[in-house]
Amino acid sequence: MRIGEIAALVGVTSRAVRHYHHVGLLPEPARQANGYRAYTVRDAVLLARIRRLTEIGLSLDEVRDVLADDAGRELGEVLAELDADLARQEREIQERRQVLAVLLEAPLASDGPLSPALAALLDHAPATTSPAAAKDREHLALLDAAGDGAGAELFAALRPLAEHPGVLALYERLDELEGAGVDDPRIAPLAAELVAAVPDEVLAVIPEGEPSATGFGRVLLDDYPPAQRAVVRRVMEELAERVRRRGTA
Amino acid sequence: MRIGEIAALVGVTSRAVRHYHHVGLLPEPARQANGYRAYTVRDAVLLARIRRLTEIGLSLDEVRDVLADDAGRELGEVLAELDADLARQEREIQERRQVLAVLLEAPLASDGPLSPALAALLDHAPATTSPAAAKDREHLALLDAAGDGAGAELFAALRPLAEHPGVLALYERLDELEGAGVDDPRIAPLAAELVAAVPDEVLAVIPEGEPSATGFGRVLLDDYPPAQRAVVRRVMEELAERVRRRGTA
DNA sequence: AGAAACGTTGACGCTGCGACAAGGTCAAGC
DNA sequence: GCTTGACCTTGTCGCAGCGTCAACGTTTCT
Repeated sequence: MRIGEIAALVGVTSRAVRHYHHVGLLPEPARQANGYRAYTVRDAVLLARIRRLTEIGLSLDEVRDVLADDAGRELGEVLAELDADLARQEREIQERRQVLAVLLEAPLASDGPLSPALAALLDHAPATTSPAAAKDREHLALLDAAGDGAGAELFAALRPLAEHPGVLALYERLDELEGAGVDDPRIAPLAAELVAAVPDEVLAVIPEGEPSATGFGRVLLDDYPPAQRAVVRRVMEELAERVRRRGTA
Repeated sequence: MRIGEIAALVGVTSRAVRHYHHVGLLPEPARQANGYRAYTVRDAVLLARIRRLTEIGLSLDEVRDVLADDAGRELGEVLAELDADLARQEREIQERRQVLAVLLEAPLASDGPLSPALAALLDHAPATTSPAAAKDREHLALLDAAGDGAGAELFAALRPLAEHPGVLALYERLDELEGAGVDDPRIAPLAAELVAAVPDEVLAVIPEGEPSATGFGRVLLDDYPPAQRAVVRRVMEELAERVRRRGTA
């Protein structure tokens, strides 16, 4: 038999057969005078075993192991392990499909999929074109994806703020500070009102520590022009102070 | 932010971030004087979107597509497609686990896993150390894995032959011909008796056509020494003749 | 005799990074 | 000032299991 024949007989490609030779799964057969590989039935039987094993889902390394010690013992071991692996994969797929089902259900925000907690929050926030509000949403989305699952409670706690009737006005006042200087007189009162608007529940989920020390706090500040940054910094500092008082109370 | 910071913030590795630059998913940010990449919050937001999308299971190409037209339309499309793909994978895994369950149930023959049909046949065949019988089993295993599912009916049809009380004696007579010449007088009668022992059901599942013309027939013959080969060839020819008569009857 | 259909070796491609190598940069401690 | 350690830089190989050229020789059909 030549390579194409044995491949067709067993039901694999010639390329696969050569690959098996290359990785040492199937011994190279003798050659004919013209250099073609000359296969015997024994090769075909071996190749067929390889095919059955790979079809079941064994890796080539595992196939090699199983063929090596031809006691049937190892095979059962490998198969059990494989089944456990498949079971794990099946669970993973099911979990991912669960996530997908939730995402397909939701109205799909334009800036990508969000966690259900954040989606619920944004769903209750008023529609607006305020740049500051947009920036805020980006920051929340960033926190959402930041990995640590700490966002969910925060988003729930922010719900009253989103529904606060005066929140839009506050955003607009922040917008007005875009080109202002750091000594603008509107900074202090706006910061104070923002702090006052933050629900008490939020304080409970803010971890203690200097906010600007964590990468996240510094990074958020860098995203604002000077006057707005001054406002946000004041708010962060004030909230941190209240968190500290919470800790000592 | 430097690369390690943005990576930690979003929850990926620095290597992954560089990879996203390399494949054009994330634009290269400006550099600091020392050559370090200087990331902004906007980069972090984008990176976070990428992370969410890849976590869901999108390939980097799909992520690129979704980010490209930032209408939410494409996203839903891709997600639906992804879900369909996952559903397909889930079915495949379940099917493979079914197969595995059957295999783990069975006693696991030493020469690898067999189809249930062949396993049943061998289970009913008598135990023997005859080389000819062993060869026969190898050939059946080869046919089993040959891809075309035509083996199952044949194995079922061979069941009476396996249980035939005289089958062992026939195998032993074939063994005795191992070193004999092609003109040995025992060839003709053995071939005749073998043909007579083949159940009629087998004829029904043999495809019409010259057996030595198909790769399989030629290959089987090559596996025998001369005298045995003569026997097997006679049997094959005789069976083919009976198949032809079946076709015209 | 030419074309089609085989065979040969060799090398790159695919996915999503991980893991080196061989450096340069920066902050802290001695 | 010097070392140490933790960062950063670019570039390359590796992974699984072959598919897919490339560039060429062989066999076979017409």
